[in-house]
Amino acid sequence: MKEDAADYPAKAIEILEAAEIRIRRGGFEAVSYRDLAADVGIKAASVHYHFPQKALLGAAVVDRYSDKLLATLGRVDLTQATVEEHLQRLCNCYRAAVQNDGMICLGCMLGAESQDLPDAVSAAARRFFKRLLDWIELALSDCADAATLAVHALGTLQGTMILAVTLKRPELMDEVADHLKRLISGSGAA
Amino acid sequence: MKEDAADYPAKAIEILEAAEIRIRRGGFEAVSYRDLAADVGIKAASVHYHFPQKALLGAAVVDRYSDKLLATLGRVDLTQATVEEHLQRLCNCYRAAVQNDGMICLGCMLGAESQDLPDAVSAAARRFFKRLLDWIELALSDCADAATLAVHALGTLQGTMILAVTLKRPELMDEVADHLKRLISGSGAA
DNA sequence: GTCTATAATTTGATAGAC
DNA sequence: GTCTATCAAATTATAGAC
Repeated sequence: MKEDAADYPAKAIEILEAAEIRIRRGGFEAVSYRDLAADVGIKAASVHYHFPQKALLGAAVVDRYSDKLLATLGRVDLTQATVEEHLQRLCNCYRAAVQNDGMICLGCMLGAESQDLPDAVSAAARRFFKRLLDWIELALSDCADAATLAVHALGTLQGTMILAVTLKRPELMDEVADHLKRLISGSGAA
Repeated sequence: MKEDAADYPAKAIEILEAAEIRIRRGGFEAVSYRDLAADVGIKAASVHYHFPQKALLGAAVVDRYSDKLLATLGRVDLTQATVEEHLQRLCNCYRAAVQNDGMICLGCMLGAESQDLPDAVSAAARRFFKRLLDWIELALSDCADAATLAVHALGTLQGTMILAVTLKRPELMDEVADHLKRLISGSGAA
């Protein structure tokens, strides 16, 4: 019954969630053990008990985020839902992040910084994008040129998140998502 | 003859260019005065002579980058070039950055981090996006829904840069740019 | 598990000589 | 303009008591 996802004690999960939020707001370098400790009500040295090194903490945050997002998206099943409905799920995740929480995607942030990150963290970011692109490509498998279309769709959502947050115009997510869906629909889907 | 762009002494320009590269690689927090000093062959205290505060240095880097990019794009003149040709100029800039230098756009990086940046820097990032979106919207002014299309186009390029750099697949820039141009052409351009 | 205490390093920034 | 010297603060990380 157990998945391959690591199961952490409650306090470690609090730390992972605090770290996720802080990374998504300011990037990996902007997160400190002291801040995380304050977030979860312990001292910095105690955070090191749960995650001895920052690079390992970062990688754990990404893997947990991957699992959560893929679980929210669900399994791709084109006999149960259309291409458009699958894509809508993805748009909904990112729209909610921007509009409710003012946050961009964790992978987007770490991808931007990836050239300067510890190897364990940039490798986790790469894994995240690969898993997500696989999901999108499968969801678009009825479309012509599904692989490129998947990159286009994910790139558009990631880049638009940055614009929406920077310009403080969360409605951009909806406008571009609508545009994107029209593109997909007109692009060879049965 | 003078533009409103500040003109800096030669060493200050060296610093600005070193800072631009470092920010684009690792983000604003990843840049230190000591590193910049080493880049340009002076000491950290001397960098403070040119740019007393890091936030002001950051804003200056962004404004200089804005001016450079807009100058490269040139004035929009739809009597001299088509919509597609104008858009191609923009794609070329970003493709070159990713494929030759392995770097994403400065605005993309700072936009991602914008929630945690000093106000002067996040404001500069916002200015950058507004100027660039104005240029794109003007270039697309013959298209239906030019404003949304401009956000879509810029978002797609920015997000794809992140994917291309993180996945170490620079060719993604070309593939998605082609896709994007087809979208624009089919989207109501005269 | 959490704490105090501390080490070793790095950071942004200033003062003042040259 | 650049330097040396220095500062105060913050950072990741460890040792050891409880």
